[in-house]
Amino acid sequence: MSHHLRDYAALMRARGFRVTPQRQMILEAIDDSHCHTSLDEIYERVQAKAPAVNRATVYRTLDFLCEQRIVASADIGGRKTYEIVGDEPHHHLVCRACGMVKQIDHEALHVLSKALEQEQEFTMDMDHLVIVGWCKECV
Amino acid sequence: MSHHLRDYAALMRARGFRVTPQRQMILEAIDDSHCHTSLDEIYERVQAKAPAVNRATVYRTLDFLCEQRIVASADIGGRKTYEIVGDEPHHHLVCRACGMVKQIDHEALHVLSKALEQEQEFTMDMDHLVIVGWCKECV
DNA sequence: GTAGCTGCAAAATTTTTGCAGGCGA
DNA sequence: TCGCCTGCAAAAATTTTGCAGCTAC
Repeated sequence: MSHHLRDYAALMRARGFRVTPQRQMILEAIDDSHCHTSLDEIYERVQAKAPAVNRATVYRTLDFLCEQRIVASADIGGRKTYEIVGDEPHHHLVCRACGMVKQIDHEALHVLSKALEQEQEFTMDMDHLVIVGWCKECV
Repeated sequence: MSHHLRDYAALMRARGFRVTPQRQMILEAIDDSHCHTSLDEIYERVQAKAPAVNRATVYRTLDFLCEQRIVASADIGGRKTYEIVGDEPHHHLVCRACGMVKQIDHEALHVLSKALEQEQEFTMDMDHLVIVGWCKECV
């Protein structure tokens, strides 16, 4: 288990929740897909290791992890995706044609953020903005 | 019926599709909510006028209108929403707390668009970017 | 030991589909 | 008239829930 996953286990315990094998496997499954993944992919990956794990558990665990802000969900092109919340806030570029997903750090959006703040009195979330468009291969 | 709705009727006919009362009512229902709306809201609004219209028809008609690029769908905070594609490309600010939705025109994102183009070789869609955050009332 | 968590199965909800009949062009 | 489109109902897919038993702590 990687360092930050161990940290999350400690965090859960500290908050008075249990660290079950299911929760660990689901966290690992999300972590394995280094970018982001869907409920189905998570379920399949967990199934491969532990066929007894129920789909309902995946639903409940993902809800739980989102509530705990350990995992974040976002809608990318109509599909609900999940990823582990890291230390680095970042955003996603998604190619409409090939489905490529690329992370960009939030510095790139600093100017936009400032502008919205001043012109619209709106504080944008610095996490999980999904920008849809066309990558260089698909233009 | 407003001008652009009449145009869409003509467009459908020109493309060889039929302009049925259901399609018109559904278009009107989307148009009535001047910003964007959900399938349920559309269904209810149509029901009020014509209780016989089936939910399946709403599903099929929305698919049809999206294919025809007359209507666009976007995921706003996990909810699938629909709106009529206008001449003006625009984006949405969505408040995480109160649900407020505000349109901003794409000029506001011009700088971002340029930057992504140059630094990431990525051409962002100039439509339906959803920016989640906090409005001035909810900060 | 005990309360939180899981597996299971059933229920609830959402979306899709096949088909016969209706109606727009 | 012709065949695209709709209503209906059933099926399929997705998500939620109740409950008994298990297990992390």
